[in-house]
Amino acid sequence: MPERRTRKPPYTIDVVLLTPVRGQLAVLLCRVPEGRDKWTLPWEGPRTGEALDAAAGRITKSVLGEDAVWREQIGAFGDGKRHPSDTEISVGFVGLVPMGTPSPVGGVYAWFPIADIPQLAPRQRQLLDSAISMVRTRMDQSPVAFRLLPQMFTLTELQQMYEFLLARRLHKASFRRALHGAWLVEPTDEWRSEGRGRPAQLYRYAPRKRRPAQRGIRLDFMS
Amino acid sequence: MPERRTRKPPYTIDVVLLTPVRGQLAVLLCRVPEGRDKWTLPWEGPRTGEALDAAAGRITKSVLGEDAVWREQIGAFGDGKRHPSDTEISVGFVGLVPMGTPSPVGGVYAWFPIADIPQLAPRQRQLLDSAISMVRTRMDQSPVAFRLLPQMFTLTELQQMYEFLLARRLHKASFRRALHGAWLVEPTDEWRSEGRGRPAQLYRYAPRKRRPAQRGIRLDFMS
DNA sequence: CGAATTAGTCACCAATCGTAACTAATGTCA
DNA sequence: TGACATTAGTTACGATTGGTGACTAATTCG
Repeated sequence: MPERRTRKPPYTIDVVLLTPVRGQLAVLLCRVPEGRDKWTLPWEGPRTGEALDAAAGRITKSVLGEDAVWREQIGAFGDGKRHPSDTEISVGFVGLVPMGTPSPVGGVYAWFPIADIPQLAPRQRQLLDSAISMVRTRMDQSPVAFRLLPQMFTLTELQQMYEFLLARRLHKASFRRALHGAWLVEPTDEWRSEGRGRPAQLYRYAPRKRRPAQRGIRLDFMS
Repeated sequence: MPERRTRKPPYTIDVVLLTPVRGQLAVLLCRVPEGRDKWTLPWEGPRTGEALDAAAGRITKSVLGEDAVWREQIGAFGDGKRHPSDTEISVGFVGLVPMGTPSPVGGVYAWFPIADIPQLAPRQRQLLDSAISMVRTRMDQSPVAFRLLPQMFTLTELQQMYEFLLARRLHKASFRRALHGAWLVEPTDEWRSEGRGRPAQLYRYAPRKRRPAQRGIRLDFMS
């Protein structure tokens, strides 16, 4: 996106990349070349014949060197709100990046905690808000939290990741019951001693069966 | 969409309009002028300065004379699949239309039951599938079913609408318990006698309080 | 009248949830 | 070494919610 094209693209692809940084969700922003404290989400125009999802992956790789571990389209945003490009619409994507991923050097990119975002173009601000709420709602339908952890992890680490992403405290016993009920994890025979206290067993992500479709208003189907 | 533009638009807005027809969900399609049995979703290019959602409303009105009673964006579709236009992407919308809405005369438009859809361009086929699954998943988060009924309705009618949209049978007692628990409806003092059997009380849609956020894996929050 | 039909409720049991209290295994420090 | 703090993991139990059949209620039809 710092690279400017000679012709205005028909639309842009904007990517919201999120990662945990010091106990907070953080988003990757890029310094706008013109203007001193102006920031933007990573974005680019499409290439011909390229799928939308592939374009989002390409942009992520060009910015971080690696693709995100999970990605989903948020939707198309337009509605007359301003954007760094002059295009009428942008297609937004959210991506999650494992914790500890370094932001590229050069002072052009930086991670901003979501509680402390600098001013963005209105369309991008709207896009970012949708991205965060999409991650939260996808949390229990899609194994998002696992993607941010190493292959093996303790259940306490997993719970902390859930708490982190949901921004809510969870009950230990209930969390484990729900987890085992969903058949998402499998214990290994390794244990990790983390300073003081009893060592924790390590688990790996190993989904066993489809978990039942989630219900909102809780309608009861016939048998 | 039958009207052709002189210049190719940067993208299209495609609208999936759904309504109940004879016990089935049906989608509105438009006959392609060229080609004898080719059909397409209603679509058009954007107008400058027009919000995406407004454009979807405009297209709906231009096709049916009325706007949909509920509408939501599905997302942007591209991924190299073919589309009646030559554009690289389309922004899809789903809309629900009250039952009994006549399809416009002229033989250009027709309602097709979703079990029996003629061949569509691949991108539109994908869009239609997403539209149907979006309606189903939004059912219990958003009061969709009420929009397809008259202002006053019996609980049996409401249950049938849910069963219809979800394509599943529901249990009467549980349905009513869930409904009352969600504080979505309010009884009126009118009754309707529908031939044989006890008359049914009429209800109206009157949401009282926010129903709690739906949970999928059922994590238990701390108090 | 009684049978059929549709509306609406109740009651019971099973499953799940929310929570506190418990056991277990380690490190720390007197 | 032994008491204690600390973290992991389990158990148990009352409360709530869910699934279901059977019940009562009000009407039409013959």
